[in-house]
Amino acid sequence: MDEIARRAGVSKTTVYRALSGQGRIGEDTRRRVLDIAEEAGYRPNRLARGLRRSRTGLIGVVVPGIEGQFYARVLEGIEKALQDVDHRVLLTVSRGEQEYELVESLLDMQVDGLIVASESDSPDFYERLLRRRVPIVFIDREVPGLHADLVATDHFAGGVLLAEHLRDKGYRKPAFLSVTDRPRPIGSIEDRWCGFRSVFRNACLLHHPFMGSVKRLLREGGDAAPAETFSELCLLALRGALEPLATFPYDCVFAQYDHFALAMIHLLQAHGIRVPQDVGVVGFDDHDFTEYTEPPLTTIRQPLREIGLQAAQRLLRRLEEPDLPAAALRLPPRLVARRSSDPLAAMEQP
Amino acid sequence: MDEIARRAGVSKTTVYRALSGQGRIGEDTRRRVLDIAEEAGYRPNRLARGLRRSRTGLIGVVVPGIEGQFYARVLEGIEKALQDVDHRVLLTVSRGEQEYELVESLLDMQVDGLIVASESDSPDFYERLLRRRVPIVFIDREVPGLHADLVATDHFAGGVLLAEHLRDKGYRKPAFLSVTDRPRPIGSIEDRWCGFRSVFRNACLLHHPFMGSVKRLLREGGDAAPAETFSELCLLALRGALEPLATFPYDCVFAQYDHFALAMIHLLQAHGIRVPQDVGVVGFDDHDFTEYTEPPLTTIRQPLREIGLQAAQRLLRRLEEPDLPAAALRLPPRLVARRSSDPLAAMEQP
DNA sequence: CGGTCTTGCGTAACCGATTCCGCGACCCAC
DNA sequence: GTGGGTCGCGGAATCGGTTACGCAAGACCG
Repeated sequence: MDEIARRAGVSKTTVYRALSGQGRIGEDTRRRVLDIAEEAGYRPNRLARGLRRSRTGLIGVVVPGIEGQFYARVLEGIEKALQDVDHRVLLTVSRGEQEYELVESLLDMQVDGLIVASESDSPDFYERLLRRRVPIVFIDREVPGLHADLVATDHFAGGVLLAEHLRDKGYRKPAFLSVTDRPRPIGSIEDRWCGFRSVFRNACLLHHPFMGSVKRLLREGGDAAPAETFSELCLLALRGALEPLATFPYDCVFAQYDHFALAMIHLLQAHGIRVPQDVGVVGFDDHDFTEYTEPPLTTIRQPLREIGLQAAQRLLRRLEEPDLPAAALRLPPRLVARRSSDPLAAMEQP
Repeated sequence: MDEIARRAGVSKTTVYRALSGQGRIGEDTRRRVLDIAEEAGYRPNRLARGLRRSRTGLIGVVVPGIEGQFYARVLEGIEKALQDVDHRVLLTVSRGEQEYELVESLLDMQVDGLIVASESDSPDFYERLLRRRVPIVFIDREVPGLHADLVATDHFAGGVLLAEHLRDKGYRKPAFLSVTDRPRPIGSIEDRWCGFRSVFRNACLLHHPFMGSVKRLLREGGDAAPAETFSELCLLALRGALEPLATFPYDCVFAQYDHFALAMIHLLQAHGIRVPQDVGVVGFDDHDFTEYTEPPLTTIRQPLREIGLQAAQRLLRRLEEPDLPAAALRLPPRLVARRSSDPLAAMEQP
């Protein structure tokens, strides 16, 4: 900038005025400076600007992992919304430990705000976060008793949708397969459970903490693991928890993730139990390829990209008006009905 | 920092010496300053540091999209490797247009280096990029004639693996289904084709530009699209290009992405052609759930996370030694053999 | 024609960490 | 005892935009 100023024979301030379009400046001076800047290939240093203005245009994003399609899609939405207003995403993937340290490192970089999808359930984490008074929007996971912005799927509605669907298809003895490794289900699963139960009063909760082992194996394994994908790991975990299956006492299962739903189907079929004729199975997420599985999987499609978009927009809004009251935005999910829960269709099509 | 200095009754320089551990400083002064800083909850401003040092610890990443699992996994690897050395990922998703503008915006933020997976095939883009003399590592896509670091799967080897596999399974009339929307296949697909042909001299290249329409639909659609997933779009595109199929003159097909492989299977089956008995189908990528499809899909697993890790490490190394000669790192893929290319196994298991 | 306002521009401080230079005190050795 | 070296520390410049303040010249008004 000094360079430009010298070449144009004016002061740095004047250069700034020309570049920013702010302040009073003579038309011919402005044009001359602009020409010289253009020719010199001048580009403003965003660090310096951020330092002075204490607005960087950086948004910190914390997600638990982007290998599954879930957060990847949300992230895509976030990035899109931010790119449209010339903001950038500073991405961190929290891998279990030291989540708060990650957040600190983002704040050190002077991010304007945070979008957080945390798997942490330490209240301490959230309290420290909010004490920082940084504009922040949570996604997906609702933290009970936390007064903060949230954008998520309406999981309750999802539970209702699936329950009604299963009921309409004639199922009567539903099981709700919760797979968390927490002492107590996380908010979203809890919501699904409530929605599910509001339709099926007799729903039974199968609660096994095997998600933990999957995640551990996943962390240790990665690409290097001998032939083990996430799907295979889910299968392994399920088998360990549910065997023997000879007497499966339910006629339908709501697995919380498509991965587990497919593992469940596999397991049932291996025991000669037909899906969907004997037992219907539904999942949640609508991953790629669930329409190509055998049988194709009934599931819930979450408005993932939309969650990202809304979260970003909410955050941007909060940057303008810091005193906006906190709000929770619950986006409606959609039922994707396929054969895994349709005994009639399965009869026709062998 | 001034604050700390005042409280400790020393100069800012001394505070810096205590905090950074550099320079000469008395043991007791050091301890005192550290205590005060701790108590005040002092955290260094990374912007200011970056401004002064012209090293920010930021790495710019440009990917064409993270909704598919491909770049998401690579990204996860990148983030992991960088997090380990306290660097951060500045993420941008290029959506067709103005890729170079995105890169410029990253440079404005003073990133230390770039990791780029570009879909662009304008040589101009790459030239401008290299003229900037920023440390840069390309991933996945090889740009012919470009002298720069590259980390990618060994696509040639992948082509060989699949060809040998198909040959061993008894197939003799192979088709190579290229789906690009380019006038000429991109480097990676080209490599696979060469590898494939080095085994199957009589392989036939089916080249249709329908990937373009899929991407366009995808961009327009997003979550909002009426019931259309990426998979469904692929199916649509394929159908348009290959119908009528009554006389499919090949006995096996190498589709370039799992999505298209499954769409192909669907299409074949809809015409009464059995997979794998009449026609074998193999894909590339090993997405989640390809083991649950009917039939389970034979495919190639790319070392995605490893690509990310290696790319990040390569970049970090180049930051230390800017004059390192450019190199291409090709990571070996792995064959995942399943039923979609195994007529014998299919005989046994109806 | 004096006073007030507007225009166009420059000076200097500032954001917060880093770094160059150098000074006084002290130690050691020749 | 004096020259050379080390130790512990401070002053001030610097990175590159941004902003508060002010000044001189001309416009405009009564």
